[in-house]
Amino acid sequence: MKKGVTIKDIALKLNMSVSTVSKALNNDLSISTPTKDRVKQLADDWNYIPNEAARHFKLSKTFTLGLIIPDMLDQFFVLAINGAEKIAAKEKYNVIISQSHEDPANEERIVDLMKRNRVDGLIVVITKKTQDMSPFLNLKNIGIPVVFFARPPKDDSFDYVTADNEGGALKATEYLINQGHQRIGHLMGPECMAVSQLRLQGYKTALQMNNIGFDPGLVQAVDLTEESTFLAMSQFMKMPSPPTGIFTFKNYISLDAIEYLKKNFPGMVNKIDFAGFGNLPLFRYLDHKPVASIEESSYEMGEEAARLLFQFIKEEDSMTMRAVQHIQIHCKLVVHK
Amino acid sequence: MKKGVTIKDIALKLNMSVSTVSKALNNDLSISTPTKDRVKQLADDWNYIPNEAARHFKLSKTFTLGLIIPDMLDQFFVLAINGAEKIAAKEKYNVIISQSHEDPANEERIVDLMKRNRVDGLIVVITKKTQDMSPFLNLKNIGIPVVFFARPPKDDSFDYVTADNEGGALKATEYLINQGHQRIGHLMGPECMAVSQLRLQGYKTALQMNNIGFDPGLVQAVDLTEESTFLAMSQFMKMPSPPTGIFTFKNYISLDAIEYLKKNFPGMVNKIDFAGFGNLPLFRYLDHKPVASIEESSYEMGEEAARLLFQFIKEEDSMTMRAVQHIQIHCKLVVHK
DNA sequence: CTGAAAGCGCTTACAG
DNA sequence: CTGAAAGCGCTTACAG
Repeated sequence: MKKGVTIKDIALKLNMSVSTVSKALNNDLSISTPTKDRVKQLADDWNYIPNEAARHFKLSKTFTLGLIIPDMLDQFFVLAINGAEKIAAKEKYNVIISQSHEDPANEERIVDLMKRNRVDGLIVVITKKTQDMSPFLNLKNIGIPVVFFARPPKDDSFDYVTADNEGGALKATEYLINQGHQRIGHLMGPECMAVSQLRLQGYKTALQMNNIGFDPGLVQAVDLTEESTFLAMSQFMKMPSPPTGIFTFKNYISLDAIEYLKKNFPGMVNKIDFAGFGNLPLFRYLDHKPVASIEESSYEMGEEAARLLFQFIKEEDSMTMRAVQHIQIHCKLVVHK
Repeated sequence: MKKGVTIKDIALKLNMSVSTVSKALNNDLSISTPTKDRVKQLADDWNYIPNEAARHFKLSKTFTLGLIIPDMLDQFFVLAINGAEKIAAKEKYNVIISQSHEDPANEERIVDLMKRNRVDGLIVVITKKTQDMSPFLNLKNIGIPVVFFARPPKDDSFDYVTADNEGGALKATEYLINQGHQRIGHLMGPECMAVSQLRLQGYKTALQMNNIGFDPGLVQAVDLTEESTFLAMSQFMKMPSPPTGIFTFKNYISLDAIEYLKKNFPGMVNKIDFAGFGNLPLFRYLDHKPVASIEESSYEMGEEAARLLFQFIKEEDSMTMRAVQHIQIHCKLVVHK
């Protein structure tokens, strides 16, 4: 039995055709109950394991979703994965996850791999550096729908699910204003990312709505590494009048910024308030954390992205044309402590 | 081209046989260079994407490793995944990851799924509750090698890679002793886990070697949830003479224990020292953390597990018998601050 | 160097 | 209700 028992073995033993066995195992209505029972009994006894590779091949469907994310050490993405998996499980779909590690070359390689493996659909968080969308372009042609997630591509012809970036940024900034801060800095994300621009815009709008002048010196772009955040913070701290409140693109940046203060301006740690995107599980262990987070509801976003993808997968079958969808998830402010 | 171009389409266009095209694409030595060039050129022009499902089916090999881990929010496992992926990539293998969420029922379902999908090998971290190893038993029979990881099963007939649990526990406990602690508690892992027993043993040995009597009241088992850690800590704090140093099964437990102190005995936070397994990336953000960690080198352990698995996969092909392997990874002590 | 043929394990119209 | 047959896209001995 090393070779694995097949449908044919069962058919032979029971003096049936393979078609009958196949149908019996798949609960086809045309098969009589006694036959079904006999087949299932033997399949059980012989420990029959269906060969999914054969099934996928035959059906040209893999019942598998591909997920491409930058990094699994970022809890935001893990929560999103869990959300997507939940929806996939409901539809009896598998999920395969791959990490791009923020490298567009990896990303391209992974997309190719997913294509070769004929996933039925793809959920993608592009890398922070992804500019060229061509790897994703021909996916539609070969019938693999893609939903982008969290980081919308610049090109609006793709479907995506994203947070209400501008609204969230506005809320976070306003919270800092309401806490009495007048000089509010912004550690913005990589300038090439669309999300960065949106969050910057929300920040500006908040200032404007509260009659605070915009000071370009109070905006520093970082690339999400610790070094670049340290550098940006050192620029702020060199100013004659450094910010007392800082809105960050992402709270991992807030954490790095706080580390910077701990090391270089320990007296300022409790003097500067941070607020940014992302309410992370690890916060509960921290003594020094952002005063507020924009809850991105990544689990729900993951669910939403998967739901949208399944909608496309199903439409794919029926070959109808459809409009591009951009879903925005509402963000709420969470105050810490 | 919606249907996807196949080898047959290419053969037709070039007036060749499918065998020739297949061999050309696979760089078979018997094919002439001009033929190879023509085939590859057209494959490129037509954007040919090999159907891996068909290949896997034909070759009865999926070039895929299955990884089953309890939870991706635990950075220990993520690092291990990354290590395993690195080795897999070298061998041109894919990795599919699934989370059991510490539920043996999920685990069984996932193993079944992996079997149906005919992964070439499996790396598994069993759940903390897994007692019944039967889901893993027939994997060998159907030719799917398994390597267990981090949490060795009780049954020694399985292959596994694990940390030097006893040695690590000894080191951590001795560090606390050398810091001057005489009353050293142990927050041990679930009693049903083999690792818990090994670490408990290391703790006992350290006490003995340093002539400190063993007090059963200083050992509390937790199930890795916050609640159970809080409960265990409250037991300790009720003692007439609570421990001043605590060796924990896992540093996530230390973090929960420190949270407990912050909430209920803020004066004790700096009075009680913790040391435990696991040096985690998130530590860098913490003000209150364990004084020392046992570095489990999870990335390297992941690599090692994958290496071992590939060894088995290759032997599988040659059908030779082999001895069970238990690999122990040396642990080093990392002092914080 | 190239090609004809068999076959991997399954599903699904179609016929009976 | 059951079965014979075709075929999903590929690879690989084998023959020439």
